[in-house]
Amino acid sequence: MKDMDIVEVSRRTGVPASTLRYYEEKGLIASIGRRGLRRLFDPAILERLAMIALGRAGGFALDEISAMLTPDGLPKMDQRRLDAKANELDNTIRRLTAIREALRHAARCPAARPMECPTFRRAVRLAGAGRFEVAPIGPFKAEVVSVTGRKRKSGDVSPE
Amino acid sequence: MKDMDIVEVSRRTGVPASTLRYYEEKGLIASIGRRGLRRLFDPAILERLAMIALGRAGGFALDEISAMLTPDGLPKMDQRRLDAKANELDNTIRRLTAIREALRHAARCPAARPMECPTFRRAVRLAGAGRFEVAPIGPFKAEVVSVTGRKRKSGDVSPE
DNA sequence: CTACGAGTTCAAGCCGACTTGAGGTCAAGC
DNA sequence: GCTTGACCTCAAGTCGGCTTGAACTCGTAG
Repeated sequence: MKDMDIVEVSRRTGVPASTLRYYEEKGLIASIGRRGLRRLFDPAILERLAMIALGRAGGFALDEISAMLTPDGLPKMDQRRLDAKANELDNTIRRLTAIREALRHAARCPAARPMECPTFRRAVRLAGAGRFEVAPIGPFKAEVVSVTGRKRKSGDVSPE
Repeated sequence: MKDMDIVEVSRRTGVPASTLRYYEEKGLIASIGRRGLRRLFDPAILERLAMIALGRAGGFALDEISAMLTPDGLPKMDQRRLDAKANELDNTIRRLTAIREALRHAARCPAARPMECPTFRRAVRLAGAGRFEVAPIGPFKAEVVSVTGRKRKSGDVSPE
């Protein structure tokens, strides 16, 4: 297939030309020449953009993505790193799942104060927001107890 | 329990005082008075902050979160809206799951060009990246854990 | 050959969620 | 009563990922 100019790439991928230029500037993609001023791309750019989109959809930063892709367009990086990324996502997914359950539950749980509901509290905890552990509360106003005042600053990783 | 000043809230939740002030400014939380200049909060603030953290962990914008919480701290919003949010998360989760699979697969699939591998392509497609549409996930990235903690280098992705 | 339109460059702007810095104020300790 | 130091306010800065605007340059139609 013939080279594609930036407009065609944009049209076929939905990625705005400004974004393509930006990606090029960042080194995520490379044009293979110009026609006049106009950038030309190898059709393989489409795959590469798909990879980038994949990474973006996965919540990865552009820098991370470029670290995952070889300049040649192949997504090879060492297996350990890919697995690490997959595990990150795994944690995220678990958290989101808990939150989803919390929302679904909140939608129909009749408890006046959701924090009184064990299901909800569990979701909060799983969500990683559980550092504000709220004690099972009695008849009165919620009494909050036992929160470790510890501030986390290191890159600790998701709950369990 | 007695009112807590901002420092105590911060200590017990890990949320920086600057963030608490910011949240107050945005109307997400409210202080109930001052001691000198120092803000005082009702202990229920802890629950409210937990809710906010939950929302943030779910990828919701602060504005959305404040729309979900009544001024009184209860998370009530209509069931439809909560369900809608849950469904949003569901989609996100599905996408992320596909991406995770793609990563895991890429880690060990020997195909020179991953796009030639049906498994990978399927993941790309499911991820929504096949149409090159980069669907944003929440404002945290995969590795962000410290929802309420110190600022990580979270590459926020704009909300939809 | 010239005008035009669509691309190009570079710098600046935007958005969300905060953080940081300068300068102000106040309760508490001596 | 005065100092101190912790919080206060307000404005500005940061970061990622782009977008936008002004000024410019070509290839192409006429």
